Amino acid sequence: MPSAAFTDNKSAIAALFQQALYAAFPALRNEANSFVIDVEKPKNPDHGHFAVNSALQLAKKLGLKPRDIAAAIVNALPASDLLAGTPEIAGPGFINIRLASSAETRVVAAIFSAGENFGNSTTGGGQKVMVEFVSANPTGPLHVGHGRGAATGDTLARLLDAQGFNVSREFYYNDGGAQINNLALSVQARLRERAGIAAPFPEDGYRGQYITEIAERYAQENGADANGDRLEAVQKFAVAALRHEQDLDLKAFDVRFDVFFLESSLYTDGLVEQTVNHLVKMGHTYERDGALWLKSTEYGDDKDRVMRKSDGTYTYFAPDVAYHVTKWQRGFTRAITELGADHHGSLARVRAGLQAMEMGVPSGYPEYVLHQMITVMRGGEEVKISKRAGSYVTLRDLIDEVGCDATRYFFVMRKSDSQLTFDIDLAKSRSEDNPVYYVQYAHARICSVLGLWGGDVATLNAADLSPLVSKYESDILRTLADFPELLATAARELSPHLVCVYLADLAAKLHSFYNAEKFLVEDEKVKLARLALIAATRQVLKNGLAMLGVNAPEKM
RNA sequence: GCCCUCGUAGCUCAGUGGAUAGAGCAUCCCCCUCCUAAGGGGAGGGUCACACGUUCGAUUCGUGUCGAGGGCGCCA
Repeated sequence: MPSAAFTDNKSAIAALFQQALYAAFPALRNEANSFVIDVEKPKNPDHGHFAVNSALQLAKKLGLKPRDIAAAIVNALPASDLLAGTPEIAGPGFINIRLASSAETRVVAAIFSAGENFGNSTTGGGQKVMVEFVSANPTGPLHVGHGRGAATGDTLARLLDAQGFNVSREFYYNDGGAQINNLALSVQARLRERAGIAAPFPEDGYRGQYITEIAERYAQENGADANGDRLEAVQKFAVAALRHEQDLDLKAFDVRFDVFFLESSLYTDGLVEQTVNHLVKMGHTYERDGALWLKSTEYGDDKDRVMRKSDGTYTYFAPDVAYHVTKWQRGFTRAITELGADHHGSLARVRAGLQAMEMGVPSGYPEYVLHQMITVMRGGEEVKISKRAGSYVTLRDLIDEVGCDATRYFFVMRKSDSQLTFDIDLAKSRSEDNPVYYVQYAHARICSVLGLWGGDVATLNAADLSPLVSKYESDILRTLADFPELLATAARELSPHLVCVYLADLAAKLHSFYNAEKFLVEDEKVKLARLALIAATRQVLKNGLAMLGVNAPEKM
């Protein structure tokens, strides 16, 4: 449900000024000269709720001084109950606009009526969009990089969903190829070791403890093949075991998927072959040195790519393209891929491959969000290994040690393109230093105050809000009013970290308010207005945390 | 070599075609007769890597240079 009731303040102001502009400068009415007023929100609160900089932009066109233009616009302004006083002309020619109290407090009523839907919109119009993320190979437990991908992708999906898109979450398994073979050989080697048969461990084998655990279970459940001679069966068992383990990790991280897509199905369904044949038919391939190449340079790739090696097997490129063809054919007119920065090269290739298919896929398909590497720190030192996985830190390690909420928040709070330092000590600390506790604490603190008051929160909906006039109250009102736009921006720019930035800001404003003045004043009218304000704030904190998949605790 | 990302306070990082570039940490000073001090207020700290362009206006956009990280080879 859209919460249009107060976001209209901005467009109403824009309409008002547009009208004034035309009245002051009728020449701008005709189309060749048309000029659209842009209303912006100044970052400095002293500059009012909104600002219009059109006078600066029009100075050259009109051949007048910016301040004179601004004055003419302000003079032509129709009367409106949205405004508190006459807008002020400032600096080189900005027009600073202050909202009337009644306009400013409308957001509270909007929050009460929309509740958990406050901030949502319908701009997506039900368009189908797929968010593909995690897509870890079933060769080991999920590591911290997958965790960052999981948190980022899941938050993106929640954001898009809240904007009215029809979102599907998908996990793509590379369940074939050399690495899976490698996995099977690694388990087999442990089985033989266990049976006392001398055999060298594969050169590039997986050495984590989990391989030994899988071998142990395989031996117990398949007594007849305790030596692991049936490699195919070993492989199937190992992949199933690891997929199961990854599922449990994702569950513990509160991340769910709608579809798990197996790479192997692309082969069994003949889609890899069909895709390659289609590219051959379209004339975008050639044979050289016994291999089949795609002329991907024709589509912006920096070199041509091999699709089928000289030994007749396909490179990963071919199924990757085939997979994305299915995304398009399944009706996903938007597709977003969340992946580690170390895989970004494959995206350019896939895009080129899709273009070569000539099936009407837009050139920017799929969109993507990259995440950079993570450094895990504990006690001032980098943590590099875990017991189970051997060479890397697992997602499970973090969830077990610092909890799901802190892990999710930390993974999303930085721009995903930035390298992230995950400080375990900080994530565990219960102090203002810890951003996730800071925000959750703000929520709990409101619950505590409302509990102390003891009244029915729903009745606050009817409170008279006119006493909300202090700087602190005004700061909070404005921030609350920004929430829908914040969500829209985060979704549009695929930037989940903006949600964290926003929540930290809102929490800080709330704490300032509490500490600046005696909060529970004697005056009943003021008290009720303030309680209504913090109840609304609580709802927004809760809605924001929900986007991150983080709990909003009532007590801490 | 080619491609991608990044370069903002001592540190970790936000942010923006506009007015005095922000937050937290760290340093220093201060604040509990309302709720959770798990908090708040204040001080200091900046050539927004550098140069040139576009613009009324550039930290933001473009080009180049320098620096950091990553990717790319019939690898997966």
